[in-house]
Amino acid sequence: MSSERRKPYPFDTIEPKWQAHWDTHQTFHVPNPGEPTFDPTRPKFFILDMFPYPSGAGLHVGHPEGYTATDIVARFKRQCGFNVLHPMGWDAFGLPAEQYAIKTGQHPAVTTAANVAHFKGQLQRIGFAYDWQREVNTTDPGYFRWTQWIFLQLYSAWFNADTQRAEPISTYTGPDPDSVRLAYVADARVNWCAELGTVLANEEVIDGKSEVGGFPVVRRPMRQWMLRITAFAERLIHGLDGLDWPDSIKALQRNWIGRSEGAEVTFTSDAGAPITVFTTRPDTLFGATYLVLAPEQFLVEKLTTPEQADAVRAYVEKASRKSDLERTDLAKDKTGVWTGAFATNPVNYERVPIWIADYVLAGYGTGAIMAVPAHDERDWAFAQKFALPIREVVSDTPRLGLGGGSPCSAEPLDCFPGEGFAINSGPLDGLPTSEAKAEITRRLGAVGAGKKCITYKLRDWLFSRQRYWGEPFPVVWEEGKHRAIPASELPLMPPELSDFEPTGTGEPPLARAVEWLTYSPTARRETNTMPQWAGSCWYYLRYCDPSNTERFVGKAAESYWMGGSIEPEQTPNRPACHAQADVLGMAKSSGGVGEGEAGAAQGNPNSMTSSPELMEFEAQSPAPPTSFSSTSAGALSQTPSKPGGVDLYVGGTEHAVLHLLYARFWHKALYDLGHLSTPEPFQRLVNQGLIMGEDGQKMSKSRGNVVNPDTVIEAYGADAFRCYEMFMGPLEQSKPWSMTGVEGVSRFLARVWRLVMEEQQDGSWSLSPAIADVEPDKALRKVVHATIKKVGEDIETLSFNTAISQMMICVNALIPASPRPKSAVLRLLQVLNPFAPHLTEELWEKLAGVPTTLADEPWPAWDPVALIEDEWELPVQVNGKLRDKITVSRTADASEVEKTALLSPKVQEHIGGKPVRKVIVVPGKLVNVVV
RNA sequence: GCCGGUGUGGUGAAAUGGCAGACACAACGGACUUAAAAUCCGUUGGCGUGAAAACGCCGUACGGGUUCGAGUCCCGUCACCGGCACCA
Repeated sequence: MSSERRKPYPFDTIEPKWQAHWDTHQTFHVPNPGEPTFDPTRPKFFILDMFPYPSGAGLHVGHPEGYTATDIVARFKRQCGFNVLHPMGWDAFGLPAEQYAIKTGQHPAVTTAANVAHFKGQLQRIGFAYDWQREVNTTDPGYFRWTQWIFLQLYSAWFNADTQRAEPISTYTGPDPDSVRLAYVADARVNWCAELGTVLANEEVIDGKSEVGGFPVVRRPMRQWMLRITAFAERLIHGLDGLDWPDSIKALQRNWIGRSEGAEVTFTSDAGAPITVFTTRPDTLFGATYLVLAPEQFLVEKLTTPEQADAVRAYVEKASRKSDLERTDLAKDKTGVWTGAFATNPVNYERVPIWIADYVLAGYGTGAIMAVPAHDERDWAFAQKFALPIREVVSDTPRLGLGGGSPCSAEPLDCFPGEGFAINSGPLDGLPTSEAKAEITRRLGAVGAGKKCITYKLRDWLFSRQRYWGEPFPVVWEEGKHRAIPASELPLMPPELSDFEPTGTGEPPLARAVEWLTYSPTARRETNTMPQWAGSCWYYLRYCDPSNTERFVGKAAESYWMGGSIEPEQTPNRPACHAQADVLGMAKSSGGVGEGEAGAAQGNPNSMTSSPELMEFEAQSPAPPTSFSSTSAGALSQTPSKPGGVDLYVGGTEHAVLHLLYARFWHKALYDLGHLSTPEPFQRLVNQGLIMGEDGQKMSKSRGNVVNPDTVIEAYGADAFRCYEMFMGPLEQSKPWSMTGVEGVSRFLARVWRLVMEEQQDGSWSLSPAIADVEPDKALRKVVHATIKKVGEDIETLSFNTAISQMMICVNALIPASPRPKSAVLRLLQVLNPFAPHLTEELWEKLAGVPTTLADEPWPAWDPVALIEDEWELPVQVNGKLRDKITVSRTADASEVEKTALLSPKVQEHIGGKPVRKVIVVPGKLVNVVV
């Protein structure tokens, strides 16, 4: 007995046939401006997928969900007359290939090539309309040559705080260019993962473990390459406003960047050293009863008194041994130690003790805080534990006349972190919190003891990895100084190695390649490699011009595919208070990588301040364009008519603060340096939801609930696979897989097939005799045109599930028709084509009898007249409850409709003789009688 | 704790403030068949009345509100999912 299912229609022969056809005819190739077949009259549409990492496991059903959605849009837009750029490529540097290489000794390039071939085969089986001539691979020297080139752009640029723009390093007039480069070397307490043998970016560490593999991550001081993403913090937040992205992703990015407004306040220690703290509540300054420094804060050693030195040293030592996990997770119990020192509050000249505690983070703000236990939960807990004084300075109700600055003797019973009115605060008394903040900041400014300040949680991007399978840095070291190699030497190939294993010491494996290492008798190559994100930071640009050997992307190609109508990026033009420092303010110029020890923190990391006037201006409104370059009326409008960038980008949420933030950063830097025409890369972003296993659990090998697209395609065909992925539910929602659901969609496609084809005795198929060249009747015509309308609208809004529902309705209406009007069936095939391209091409060929490619046919128009009914069936409510339905002429006016409704016996029954107070008639919708 | 999202039949879901449950899945009944598969037709939110046609009541997490009318808008509560979390 054969276990093979009978195929509901011969998808197994027609799918390869049409895939070969599209390939031979290069149906989905789109030429660039300047090429002979380029049609400049068509508008462009750039539709992008997040390109996959070609793992050995192959595609899972989650990948093609987004890919199918974009494929439908791409095919649709093409049929609507757009030049559609819809490419695919491979994000192929990365750990798994390298770990596999370590296990097997096989070179990562070999396994990567095999995996790419496997992935590509799987994608092609699904029938995606990619322009394969534009395929990119991040490990291709012709590609990573330009990744290295972009690194050199960042290396050779700095961020000018006055212009708020990246500029060539040549415009920098300060003493030490190495201290301001966008790519710089710093000693920092970095995330070191021993298991992976490499350091990781903050974004790659989750709950103290590596995102990849879940291995423990510890802080360790190392000398590393950093990218100065913090310089762009303000613009990265500001730029989100104009983007058509899900609010959740915008919120995630805003949250990650973590902008907060407050003030810097400078206390003076008894020894004379100024101690600057950052606070978001300067209005509580009168309630500051002690200061706290982070254990790593640079002033700790200087401030500590000899009597307390042992205790402080022990505490700092202990804190440094704690992992991040221990410092945060177990941290509800506060610890700390007194330095023995005091500082003076600049507003009331009160002497307050200076403490050290690891609840204060060295990397944020100034690494020092003023503690206001009455109004901060953490300070409250610390003060309780160490019996420090607590003074109430904010009340939830105005208590005027209590003031005078005299400290309240009774300690409050509770911590009140909310806003209210200042009390016990001298000149601030009675002011609401927001006004008190402004007033105290103004007063501090006047005496030079403080100023308004903005800080960010975002840290600079740790950009080097101690791995083999990544882009080598185009940098050499000579006499302890780094310098770029000339762009003409790119691509810089990685050395051939037989041992890819991490050294375990933090020294990268590239250091084993002695010959490669030697650049000149006196210069050695940088041995770190770039992180996997490097290649994906700009791949969308390379798609525009993938084989260009002169430039990372040609100017004409870039401005066509990425261009909009160009407007200056609207960012507040305001200077930073002081130059951004690296993670711990320790970025000193070069030394050998890996040789350095963590120096003492200096300066004031991640802290930017602007003058009060500019801040007020910014708070009111975004800066208007400084000049109008255009004479058109559009220049008066604040929003660009066409923002440009990628028109639609679909992918998962997992890259919210990784790829999507990194790519925006590179894009802005390249934009500033004049290489790009738009300030933002991705105009519209959509996240597809997760596909769960049939058991409703997340798909995973260990649960055994993983669905492989190949087996689905084997049994039901690619078209059924595509349609099911879209029919499951809204694109953005998580939803469980269901094999019976696939079967249902497969039945639908088989019905479409049998609309046109009839099975013979011998099992072969021939054109159904029911098909005839007749006009559809009014009802059928209405369904067909409603379907054309709805499917087109639904594709625009990515509501693919309801588009398919509508086509099912259409098919259900066509099935019983005899004869079946050919024109109606052809329209159906056209609208179904983006969803089920193989089936519809085949039937189109059979039915049209001419050798055309359906994918090339224009999208059909719908006729509004066909949708108009002569009569309407209207529901009639009495007091909002449905009681009857009446049929009225489309042309009947409201009073006629009302009269008809009131004539209904059922309606009369429910009115029950009561006087009718009001009748609401919504034309074409309903009637509501109010009694 | 903070931010974002979600809550509708047995299941996936649909519904510009206007007939809740379209379209499917599953289930049940029927036709075709020697039989099965496939296909086609029908029933299917809950409770109640009725032989039946039909009719009534309830129903979109829960409690309020706005409205002629609320799944949809507003206020509050609960549950679940995702992110951040000693960020001063």
